Amino acid sequence: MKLATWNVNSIRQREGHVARWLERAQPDVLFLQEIKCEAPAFPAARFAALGYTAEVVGQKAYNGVAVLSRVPFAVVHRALPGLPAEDAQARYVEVRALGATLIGIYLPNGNSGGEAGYAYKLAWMDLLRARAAALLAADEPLAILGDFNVCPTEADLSPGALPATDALVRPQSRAAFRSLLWLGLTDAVRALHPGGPVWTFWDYQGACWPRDIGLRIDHALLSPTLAERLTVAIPDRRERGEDQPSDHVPVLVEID
DNA sequence: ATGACTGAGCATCTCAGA
Repeated sequence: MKLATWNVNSIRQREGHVARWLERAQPDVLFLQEIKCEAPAFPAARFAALGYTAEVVGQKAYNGVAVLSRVPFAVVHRALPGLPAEDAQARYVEVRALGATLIGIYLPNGNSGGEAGYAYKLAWMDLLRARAAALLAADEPLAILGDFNVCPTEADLSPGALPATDALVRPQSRAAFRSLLWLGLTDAVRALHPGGPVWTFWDYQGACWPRDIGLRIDHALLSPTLAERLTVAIPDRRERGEDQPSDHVPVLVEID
């Protein structure tokens, strides 16, 4: 099975990039983040023509996630279980496909809205941990893919790319990420690339791409039975060099 | 000294991203 995640920074700006990448990479399931539109504006027909069915959890202007699948799937949740019903931020989609539960997330950045904004990030991560724990307790094969907005360790950002106070690297963010790993989940990219930089994001500012100043914040976490069959886990750097790119690249995972 | 991101929206600035 081939699974992927990509923060596209507006699907309307990146429709052609995604269509081209689907044809080249041929994932079974692709999770998208920051689509930045509501469902009616999502270019579903373009992807349907390539054999992909879309489920869109949209929101005007900000956030927004979707899943594109060329295999049959059932939608299980369109919001993170445990969040209050009045929370309208579109950041979560959970489906069942290929004999597993597959979750796509756009985890809150946590740098806006002051300490309340950061507390929201941590609360969201704790609910994600609870959801993953429940699925693992039921022996459900599980993959969580998306933009986690966390650099798990100091090896996951270029030196000096972010201040120590940034929400992506604060100790509590990293502790919450580790608590996901402690459930028994495997960080797929790190498992296959234990040393050195494996960036998934390069800021538009400051010539970060030509200088290769990046972050690793887009991740795929796998439950044990999926992790033991992992063969490929790699960000596709080529996409960052295309015209009008997203600031994130797709991350592709293959499981035998 | 020079030049310094991108996208959306009740838009020509503000917010958010990371």
